[in-house]
Parts: sequence; C-alpha cells; structure tokens
Amino acid sequence: MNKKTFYITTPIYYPSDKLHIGHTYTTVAADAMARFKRLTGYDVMFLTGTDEHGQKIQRVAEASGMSPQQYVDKIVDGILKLWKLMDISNDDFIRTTEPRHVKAVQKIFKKLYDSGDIYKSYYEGWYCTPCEAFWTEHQLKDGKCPDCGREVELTREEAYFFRLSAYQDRLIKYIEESDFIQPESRKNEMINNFLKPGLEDLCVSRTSFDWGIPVDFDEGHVVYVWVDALSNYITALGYASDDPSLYEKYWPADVHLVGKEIVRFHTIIWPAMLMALGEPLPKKVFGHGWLILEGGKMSKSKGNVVDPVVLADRYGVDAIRYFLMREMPFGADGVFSNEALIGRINADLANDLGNLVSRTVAMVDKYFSGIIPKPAGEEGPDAELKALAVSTPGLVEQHMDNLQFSSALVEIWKLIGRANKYIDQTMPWILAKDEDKKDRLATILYNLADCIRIISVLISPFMPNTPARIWTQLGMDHGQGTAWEDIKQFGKLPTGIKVRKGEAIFPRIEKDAQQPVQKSKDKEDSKMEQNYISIDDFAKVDLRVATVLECEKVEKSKKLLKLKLDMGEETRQVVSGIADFYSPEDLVGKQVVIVANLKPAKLMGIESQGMILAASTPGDEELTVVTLLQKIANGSKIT
RNA sequence: CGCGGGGUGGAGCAGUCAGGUAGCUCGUCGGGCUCAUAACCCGGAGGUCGCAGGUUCAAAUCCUGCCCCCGCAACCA
Repeated sequence: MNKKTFYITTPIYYPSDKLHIGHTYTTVAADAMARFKRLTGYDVMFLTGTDEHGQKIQRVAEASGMSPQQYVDKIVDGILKLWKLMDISNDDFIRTTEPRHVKAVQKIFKKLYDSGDIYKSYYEGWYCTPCEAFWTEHQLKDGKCPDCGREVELTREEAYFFRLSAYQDRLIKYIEESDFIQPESRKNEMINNFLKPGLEDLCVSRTSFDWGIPVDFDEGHVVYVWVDALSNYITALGYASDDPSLYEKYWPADVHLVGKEIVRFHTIIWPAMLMALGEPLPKKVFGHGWLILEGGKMSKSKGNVVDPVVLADRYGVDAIRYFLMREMPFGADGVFSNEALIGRINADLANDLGNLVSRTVAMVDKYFSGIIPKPAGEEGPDAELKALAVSTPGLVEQHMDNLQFSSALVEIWKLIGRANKYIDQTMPWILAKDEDKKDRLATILYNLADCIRIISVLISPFMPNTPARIWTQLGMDHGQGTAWEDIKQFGKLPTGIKVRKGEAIFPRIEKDAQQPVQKSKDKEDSKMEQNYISIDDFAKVDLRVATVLECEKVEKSKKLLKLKLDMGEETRQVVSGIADFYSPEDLVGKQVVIVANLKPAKLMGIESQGMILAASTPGDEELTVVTLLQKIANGSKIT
C-alpha cells in the first residue's frame, strides 16, 4: 500500500554570505514539520537548497578574488555544515548551479517560449546603474530611482517577458477562494497591493551579466533570477528530466514555507508560471514572521547578528530548536533575546520536562530498585492523567497541520505540567513508607513513566536528540512503544526494564554562566588589530575643518539634516543623518570636521558633498558630532 | 494621505473575524511538599484592555476620529 506523500520546502537561500538565525528558523520549522509527518506515517519529501546565480554573487566573488562557482561552493559548504549541526533532515538539497537544475530550467524556459507565455520584446525602462534595476515610468519617484533616489537613465534592451498579466484573473480567483496563502493577513496584502492594482508582464531575462542560466536558444541572455530560483521546487523532483518519477509522486507541494518578504513571488509569479506550464499549483504557501532582535531587526551594521553555531555550542541544538519553535506564535514576528532564550530553557526544559524525568527516574530507582513496576488498579487522578496523555497526540496533530508549532508545544507542555501535578497529588514518597501501599505506588510510577514515553515521542520532531536520552534513562534502549499509534494508547511502556539515573537532560543555566549571544567584542577587536592601514592609506582621506553656516531639516526625512558649511576657500552642502540628535540651531556656528574628498552622493535627491564626522555607540543610542578644542581657520587640514 | 504590524495587570503575549464572567507564560507575595535540576504543587495581589466619541440592554471586541510605538520603503556618505 502506498503511503500518503507530503512535500515541504524551504526557500533556497542566497549564498552571498553566511546564514544567520533567521534562516535557521525557517529551516528548523520545515524540519520539525517534515519529522512530524514522517512520524505520523507520511512518505515525506523535504527539500532545501541554495539559489546561486545573479549579479550580486558575481560581484562578491570577484571582490574576494574567486570565481563565482568557487565562491558559492565555499559558502554552500558552510550551509551544509550548519544544517548538519542543526539536525536538519532534508531529503534533498538543490543547488541552482547543478546540471539537473540548469537543464530543466532551460527546458521550462523553452516550453514557455513555445507556448507564447514568454515572448521577446524590448525592455524600455529607466535603469538605475548602482542598483542595477529597471523601473517603469510610474515606479519612479520624482523621476528618480525609487530604491536609492538617484538619477536613472532611459535604456532599451532586448529581453524576454513572461505574460504574467494573462494570469491575473485566475490568480485572484484561486487566491480568494482557497487557503492557499497562509496566514490570512498575507492573503489580503497580496490581493490589495499587487493583484487588484493589476499585474504587469515580467521581464525574465537579462543581458547585463552572465552568472546565470543561459537561454539556450538565444545567446547572451540569461534566465532571470525568479524563474531560475522558483523552478527549484520542481526541478529537484526531476521535472522535465529523463526521470520524472519523483515529480509524479510528490508534486504538488503541500507547503512552501517562506519568509514574509518573499510571499509575493511564491503566490503570484510561481503559480502563474505553473499555470502556464499546465502543472498543478502548490497547496499552500505559508509566510512566517521574522525573528526580531531586542534592539531592532538583525543587521550587520548594528553588530547584532546572531550566529546559530555559537548558540548551539553554548546551549545545545535541541534547546535552540525548541526556543525557535516555541517562541514564535503562528505567523507573527517573535523577539529573540538572551533572556527569553534562557528563560525558556530553564522554565520549560530544565524545570518542567527535565525535572519530571529526573524525579520520576529517581523514585523508580529508590522505591523499586530501578525496575519499572507493573501497574495495578486505577484510582484518584489516574484516569484524568491518562485521558490527557492519550488525547494530546491528536491535539498536537491538529496544530501541526495548521503549522502552529508554538501551539503544538503548548499542548505537550500541558501534559508535562499535568504529570508534575500528578506527583504532588499522589505523593509517592508517603506511599513508600507503607509496605501495604506498594501496588498503588507502582501504579503511580508506571503512569508517570508511561507519560514520559508519550511526551518523548511528541517532542521528537522539535528536539530530535532528546528522546533517545530520555529513553536511555527510562531503560527502553530500543524505543519500545514509540510509534505514533503507540502513543495514542496508555500502557505501552514495557515493565521490568531498568532505569538508569543519569545527568540532567537539560541542566539549568545559572545566571553567572549567562553570556551575551551576540558576537563577542574581543573577537571583533582582535580582527581589527590585524587590519592595519598604512600612513599612505590614511593620507587618502582629506579631513577638513568647516563652520556650519546654515542648517535645516530635510523635508519628509527622519534623520537627515542639510548643512551648508564654510570650508575656507569654498562652501559645501552636506547631508547628514543626525537629526535624531541635533536640531538645526544646535549646529549653526559650530566648527565640525568633514571628509572633504568623499565622492558626492544624493540623499533624498539632495547632493551631499562630504561627510561630517561623529561618534556613536553601537546601537546608535548616543551620537555626538566631532568638534575642535579651539577655533581654527576653516579649511584647515586634519592629519 | 506611501505599505504593513501593534498599543490588554511589572515584562512578553492570547482573546478582537462570529459583542455578554479579561486568559496564559515569566516575575512578585504567601502557603504546601521534600521524590526532584533551590526544582514541583496550591493560592493571592496587580488591568479605567492607547485616548475621545458613537452603536447596543451589554464593547478589549463593532463604527468614527485622534495619539503613540515598531517594521518595510524613501534618507544613516
């Protein structure tokens, strides 16, 4: 008999840099789901991978003196190691540079071309050179690049287009009438922001760079990133290859798990492509929230990027996985902080779960010489405990089917809490003093151990390493009674096996052992030391003294001040992002230090001919402009 | 009027779609217990549910207006 299939994917990640905790979150979530489905009897295909083409990769690789392929190979190697460390159980890993993908994408492109869904035309648009992006007339802001505000130029190049507009009505209908997009709020966002205003045909080829999949029937063109990247979900299954058996077996995907920032591509472009190919659409796209760090969104300039490897080393992989799955409610954003992480580990893992195992094993050890005893008749709170235990798997399954990992864990922890309460209610240590109560004592301890058996299986999708450690302590080395069907029944734990008291499964993390999660300062500093520059390098920077003549806020901007500076021989206009800290009148008349030979740039359409020096704390909580001890002639050089 | 999310006891959140005793976790205070990882169990205190109107027998929940915070975008040169 064929098992039901379940196909789940993560986005394929862009290997221009190391992955961080946010990528880990997505992948761990997909992994938990995949493991859960396997546990409940599905034939699972779990795919992740990397999206390796594009101009950015090409440029980063060149900058580090490698070929693009060498560069991505190196990064991908790190990604594979990370997933191994995090116990990710993916069944395949697709790289868009692999021949199987390249060939299939070329066929897909050709097929769409033959059917007329891709057509050749001219891309007439406004091109922003620094952003390497084309914009349509109405996308421009005040005639400037909506991305960077700089000048754009009208260009015209040959390009292929995908007839996205032709699928607008079908897309609206499909999205409105199904639960294709989850959570619901994202569905409305897509319809209101993108579908209702109307779709435009999508440019799907580029001639401006060559690190991509060549269009095999037209030299010089490479396939645009989204057609390339999105196709991975089917090319990995052998779509358009000699052996499409996996495709036939697993497609359409049950869930594409994606971050909320790319919901748009997965719910509009991707389904339209599939419609054009005449293939079934994925059943669900789930756009999850982001991990927000305490001090705002993660970014390198803030220095608050959280490295999953450091966390796993310090607290353990299962603890990190638990935290990620427990802390993020449904599709919403969640806050990541050291305190929250340690709080979860101590309260949920050490106090509730770890301690339950510990006290149960200790009592079996003490009162029954370590042998799991045979239970006798049911009384007191037994029935309630058992009823909760055997009903929990069903509740967990419901939540998992809705991708509500957090709620699923809450259900499991209700059972853990109930078991802890059961101990207090039945007070085994009192019974142990009376030889006549031995049967009752045996029943209670058996019930507890059996609950732990059920719990150990329920947590296994989230924490793959912990169950075996629990089983070892319970003395069930082979995981007897741990199939999904077994945990819907009470009493599957064998009696007569010998428990083994051991180390605490999750030791409490004591206060003094707590360290900041973020990259240690020392590391940064030691790195800095090696980064000497020569005196000649320094001489390249032309620092000058200038007096602020005029200063005003840049309209509609949050942080920008526009300053007019007297530099002795000339006056300069400089735009500076310090409005949070200074109002214009604070600065007029003050002498400041400016970088005089910085390449001019436009900010909010205003030219800035230099940069004012200022000191700031890491999170930009404080900032002060650099001034001089005594007055000196404007234009004086600083060396 | 750029897009979106949010304002609920000290902290973090649920509840808002389908109005009707405001719930959970952490913290705090008191008690219980001593099997256990100073863990576990019970109980208490603490909330004008951002503000102002409106609808209603009844509003955290529906309507209108306003204030504030956070992402994204546009600006950190």
